[in-house]
Amino acid sequence: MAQAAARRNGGKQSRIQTENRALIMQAALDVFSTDGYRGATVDRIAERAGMSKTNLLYYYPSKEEIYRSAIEQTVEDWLDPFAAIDPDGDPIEELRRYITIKLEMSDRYPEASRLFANEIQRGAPLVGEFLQTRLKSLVDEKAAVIRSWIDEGKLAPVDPYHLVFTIWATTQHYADFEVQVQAILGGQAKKPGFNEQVAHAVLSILLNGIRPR
Amino acid sequence: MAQAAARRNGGKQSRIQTENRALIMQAALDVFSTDGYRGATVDRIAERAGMSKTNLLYYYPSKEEIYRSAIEQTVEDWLDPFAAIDPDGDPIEELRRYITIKLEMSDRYPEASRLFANEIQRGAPLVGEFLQTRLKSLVDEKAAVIRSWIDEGKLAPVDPYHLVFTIWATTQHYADFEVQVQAILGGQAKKPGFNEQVAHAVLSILLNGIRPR
DNA sequence: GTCTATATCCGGATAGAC
DNA sequence: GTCTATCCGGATATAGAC
Repeated sequence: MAQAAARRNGGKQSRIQTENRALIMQAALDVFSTDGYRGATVDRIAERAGMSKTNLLYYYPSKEEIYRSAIEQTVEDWLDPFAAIDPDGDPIEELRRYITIKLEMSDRYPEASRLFANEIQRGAPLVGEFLQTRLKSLVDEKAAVIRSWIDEGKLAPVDPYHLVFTIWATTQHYADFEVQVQAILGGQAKKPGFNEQVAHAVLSILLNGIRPR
Repeated sequence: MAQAAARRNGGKQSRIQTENRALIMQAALDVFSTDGYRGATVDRIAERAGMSKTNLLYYYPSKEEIYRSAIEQTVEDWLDPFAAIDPDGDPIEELRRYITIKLEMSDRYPEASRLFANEIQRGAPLVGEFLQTRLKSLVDEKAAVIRSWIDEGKLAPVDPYHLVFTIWATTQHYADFEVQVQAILGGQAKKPGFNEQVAHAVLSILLNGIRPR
C-alpha cells in the first residue's frame, strides 16, 4: 500500500506518487471545470491524466475526494492576493495590483476559475460554509479598509462590497466566458499583447470609476 | 398523439399541453442551471415539473431537446435589450438603461443567466455557432456605435468591446454568483431595496469609469 | 503500482396497457 | 395523456491477479 508506505517514511510520497497526483489534479481541473461535478466521470479524468480508472482510484478513494482536493487548492490560491491588499498602501495602486494579479490568474488558470464558478452556481455544496465564514470575514475586513480610504478622500464614494464584486466579476469573466470572448474578438484574443490590452481596458474603466473627482 | 392533434388544429396546443410545456421549461431551467447538461437528469426535471419521467418524454422527445429549447429561449431574451441600444440616444443614458435592464433580468431570471453561463463554460457546444455569427455581428455593430460616441467626445476613450464585456460580467455576476453574494452580504441581500442598491453601486462605478473627464 | 474482471446502480429512452 | 414495466448503456467502486 502506497499510503502505508508514505506513512512509514514520514508522510513523504514517492516521486511517482507525487507526479501522478499532480497529473490527476490537472486532469480533474480540466474535466470538472467543463462538465461540472455531476457531469464529470472518473473515466474521463483518468484518460486525461493518462492512466487507467482503477489506477486513479488507487490514488484518490473516490470521485468526491478528487473534487474536494481540487476545489480546496483553488480556494486557497484565490484568497492569497485578496488578503494581500495593503491598508497602508496607495489605494489606487493597491487595487491596480490586485486587479492585475486576478487577470493574470484568469489567463493562466482558467480551469480553476471555471471550477470555482461551477461550484458556486451549483449552490456551493462544498464551499458554502467557507464562503460564510473565512471569505465573509476577509471581505468584511477589506471592505472596512476601502471605506476608510473613501473617508480619507482617496477614493470616490462607492459601496466597498459592490466594488469587490465588480472586480471579481470583470476579472473572472475572461476565464469563465473565454469561449464567448474568443468568438467575438476572433483571432486577436490569441495574439501576444492581448492580456495587456485586457488589463489596460479593465483598469481604465474600473479605476476611473472609483478615482476621486 | 398530441403533436398530430396540434397539427390538425393549426399548430395550436391544448390548454393542458401549453401548461405542461411551461412547467417543464421552468423545471428544466432550474435543474440544468444548477447541475449542468450532463449532470442534470430527466427524472429530476420531471419531479420538479410535477410529472412522471415518461410523461415528460411525451412532450419532449429527449433530454437534449429540452435543453435546446431552454437555451434558445434564453438566448433570444438576452439579445433584445442589447439590440435596443439606440445610436441616436444619449450615450450615458443608453448604457444606464441597458445596465439597469440586465440587472433586473439577473434578479428575475437568475436560472436563465446560470444556464447560459454553464453552456459557455462547457465550451458552448450548442450556442458556439450563434456566438460566432449573430452575437458577433451584433456586438460589432454596437461597438461601432460606442466608438462613434467616443469620437464625438461623449464617452471616455475605452475599448468598446471590453466595455461590453465589463457590463456583461458585472450584471450577470449577481445571478451567477448569487450564493456567494448572499454569503458575504448576509440578510441584506434579501431585503427590499437591495436591487436599487446594487444598481446604484454598479452604475456609479461603470458610468463614472466611462464618463468623459 | 497497475491491470482485468465484475458487482452494482443509475439514467435515458421505448413498449404497451389504460 | 398518463402510467407500469423494461431494455440497455454507462458510471462508481471493488476484488484479486500480476
